Order: sequence, then structure tokens, then C-alpha cells
Amino acid sequence: MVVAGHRAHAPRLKQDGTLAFSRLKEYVGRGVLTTATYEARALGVHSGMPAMKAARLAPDAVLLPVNFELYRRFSRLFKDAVRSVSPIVEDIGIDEVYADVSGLDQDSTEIACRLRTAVFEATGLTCSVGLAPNKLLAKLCSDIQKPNGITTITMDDIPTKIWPMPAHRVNGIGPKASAKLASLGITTIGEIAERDEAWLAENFGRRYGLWLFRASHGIDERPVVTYSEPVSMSRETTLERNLHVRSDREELGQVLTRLCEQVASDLQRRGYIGRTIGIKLRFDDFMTVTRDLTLPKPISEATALRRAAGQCLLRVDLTRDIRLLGVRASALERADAFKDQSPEQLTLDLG
DNA sequence: TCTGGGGTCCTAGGACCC
DNA sequence: TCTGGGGTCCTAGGACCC
Repeated sequence: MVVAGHRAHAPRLKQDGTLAFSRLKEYVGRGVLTTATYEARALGVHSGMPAMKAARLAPDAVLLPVNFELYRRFSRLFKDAVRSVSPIVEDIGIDEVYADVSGLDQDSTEIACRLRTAVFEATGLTCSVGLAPNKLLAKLCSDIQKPNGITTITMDDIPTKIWPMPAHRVNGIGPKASAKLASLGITTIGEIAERDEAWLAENFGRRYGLWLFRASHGIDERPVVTYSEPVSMSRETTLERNLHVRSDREELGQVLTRLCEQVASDLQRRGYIGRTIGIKLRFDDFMTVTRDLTLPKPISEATALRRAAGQCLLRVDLTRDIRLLGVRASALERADAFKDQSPEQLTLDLG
């Protein structure tokens, strides 16, 4: 079974009361797989793969539409369950958290068991737990036994358990960094650890090189952060077919307006206003450009967002076909905090 | 008929200020 | 007729994550 796309291929109720499911080979559109069961993965498909490509590998896979509302509901249940066992929790995404259990007066393996039980009782879902001295190692070892495993790592285990792992498993080493490491003859975390800081800094830049060095030795001092203010809010959409300003001007304008309305409603619902408004375009050749504009005063109204987005659009060369449009608000402030501010400005010059 | 959507963080150049 | 030394803000792009 795979999850991809929209309502069009939701299961249908048959006359005999059973459900008729769509198959991946029936998929039409430009989406990617949100996820795939282990059985589907055995056929070579994986999340993030274009659904059309996956359909060639697993044509008979059962196809389910994405249902973010449902996922958000279970996400909340999952996170509440974790908090009920260990209250210091950092949100990482819809299905992951870091929990700081260092203040809990219990054996850590016992905490891990209680976490798993609490999550299962709240959601009916299994989960994997990584127990380690820091976030980097916890994340790394939570991947070792999937699904439904508990893995513990101490600093002493690094040479035996961490160093043989492929470098790309480290959170922060993506496709680009892996490729560069590979070009230098490095494929495992241990091979990074064999290099010194100067060599890594020379090849990867001072900051990233130093981080690679520390990461490869299992060093990570980031705290578990329980709350953070949002930095930006955005909406984007890949168009069903590519559009061109010349022939599809009106449709493009409508899409942009709708995206602005969505960002406006997100901002207002969550109580924020944004001072920097930006757009994003992806062309038929997948080239992506952004343009943004910082306003004198923050906004959250759809019409004001639309005006700013229109201004940004004027600065883009629109000779190619467009496949994606996006709108983003950043430089966010709390709507209530701004209201309380005095409109008067005061300048004091000691000249 | 390749390649989603919503994010964060970093870098780098230029404008501008003192 | 050679070219400071901070600093902040703005803009654009890119890597990476779930």
C-alpha cells in the first residue's frame, strides 16, 4: 500500500458493503508518494518518489489518498502520550519528537517502554525509540531498529555502533554533502571521524566542516527546545498543467490570489502578521526562483498580501512555462504584540 | 507522464549607517 | 588618484528535514 495524491482515488463503498481500493497504476498527476508500507518498499518504491514512477515498479499497490487532518489528529494524540510520560518534548515534525528524559528518576529503558506503551494505547500505533546522551545520537539510533524498536547508545558505543553507519544517516548530511564526501572517498561516519577539523573545514567550509567533525564523534550540545516562534508561513501549489503568463494570465492570477488568501487565513488563525512577503516560482525545467519584498508595516490581509505578491511577480522573467506558484510571509510578529506598540517614533541625537 | 508541500537555517553580496 | 571598520537589513538561492 502507498499513500499519494488526493480524494479522486479514495476507496469507494461497494454495494456489498466492502471497499473498493484504487491501484497505483490508476494514478494520474504530478504527486509523489507520501509514504509506502514495508511490503511496497520491497518493490523499490519509497516516500518522495514520483507516483508515476512508483506505478511502474508497483502497479498493483493499493493507493490511498493523503488525509492530513487524520494525521494531525493522531500526531496530537502521539505527542500528548509522550508528554504524559516525559514532559520536556520538542516537536520535530508530524511523527517525531525529542524528549529530554534526563530529569526523570527512572531507568531509561523503563522510560522507553512506558513511552511505547503510552503511544500504543493512545493511537494503536507502534514507534521506535532511540535512547542516547544527545539529540544527534538519539535520532541516529532511533533508526537502527525500525519499526517498534528500542535502541540505546552511550558514548562508548560510538566506534562500534555509529562509525560503521553510512554518513548520509546523520541528520544534516543530505544528498549534496554525501556526494561530496563520497567524491573524497568517505562513505561512513567513521571515515569522517578519521579526518581532522582542519581538513574538514578546508573541504566543507569552516562552519559545516567543524560541525561534521563534532557530529562524527557524537558530539551535540543542542538542548531540547519545547517552544519556538514560527519564522514563516507559506502556501504553494504545483499546477495540474504548466501555465504561461501569455496564454494563462487570468488563471495564474487566480491561483496567486487563492494562495494569498490561504496564507492570510493561516496568519490570522494563528495570530501573526508578516512584514516580508515573497513569491516562489518553479518553471517547466524545474528551475526555481524567489522574490520577496519587505514592507514598512507588517500585514495579514489577503488583499495586501496579493498586492505585495503582484509587486514581486513584476521582477521575475516570465518567458518559460510555470509549474509551481507559492506565497510566503516571513519576518513575522505577533498580531497582538504589534497592536500594543506605540505608533510614535522617538529619535534622540547626542550631537 | 519525473520530481509535493511546509518548514528551518546558512551564505553571500549590496545598500546603508555611524 | 586611493579606498577603514565595524554593524544591520534586505534579497536570492540553496541545503536539508519531515
